Amino acid sequence: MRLATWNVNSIRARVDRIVGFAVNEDVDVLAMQEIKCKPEQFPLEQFEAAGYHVELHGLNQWNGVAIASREPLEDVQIGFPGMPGFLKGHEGPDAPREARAIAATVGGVRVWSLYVPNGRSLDDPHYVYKLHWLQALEQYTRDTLAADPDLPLALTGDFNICPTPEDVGDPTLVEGVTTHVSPPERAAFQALLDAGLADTVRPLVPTGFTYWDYKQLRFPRNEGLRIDFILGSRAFADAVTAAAIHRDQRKGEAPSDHVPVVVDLDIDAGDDDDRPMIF
DNA sequence: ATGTCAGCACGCTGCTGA
Repeated sequence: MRLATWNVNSIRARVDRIVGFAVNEDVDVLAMQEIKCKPEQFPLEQFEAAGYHVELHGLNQWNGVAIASREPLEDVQIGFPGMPGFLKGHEGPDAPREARAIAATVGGVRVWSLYVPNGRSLDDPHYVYKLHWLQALEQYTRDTLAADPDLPLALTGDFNICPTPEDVGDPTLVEGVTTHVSPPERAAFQALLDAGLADTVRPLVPTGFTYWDYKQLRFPRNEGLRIDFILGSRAFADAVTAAAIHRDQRKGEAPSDHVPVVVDLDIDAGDDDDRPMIF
């Protein structure tokens, strides 16, 4: 099974590029973030014509997450237990929850498409919201793996955190001054790993960014960030055989500011082309 | 140069969010 995650920054603005990538790269499951549309606005037909089922969660022009899959998507879940909401500076479990998390099971793998809140600035209510959101995600992960330690669980998406200094190529991001690199954010990311997840891409692709700001010639200067991840439980991580960051998807006409991150899994997703039959 | 995008309100421009 080939699994990819991609913050597409509007599905409607670049659906041809996205479906084309999925087909050309033989992607079985594509988790998307920032689809920026409601369900009735999602270009379903183009995915279906290419052989994909789609499950999505979109409330308005902001955020929005989706999962496309060649095999049917089972046990679809919108948001995770404890996920905080946010509205006009009011944050908490009683505030409306934004469209930032969707999960489905494909080929026995529990896949989450996650769009972690940006945080905006260290003194903004969105920053506290981001940390609470990550804390709830950690708790969900701990509870889920405590109930089923052998579950192949993948948390994929845009985490809006640079876990290490090597993940920061944009000089405007400075520890103590901006989000994405602050010790509490990095601690929140580490807490996800401590909850039983591993970065499944870094061991196979040790360097490289997944995002470059549209402004300031960030891409030509290669002043990017690594903020998009595929985190996997032990059962998931053990099945990963290859990984890639598709830097070329930042090039050309109307790119997203993020590029796809891909892993190959030695788990049967219904394909019959790479698994010997033993009788 | 706060230097680019996307979507929305409506709208031919200005706002919000990233």
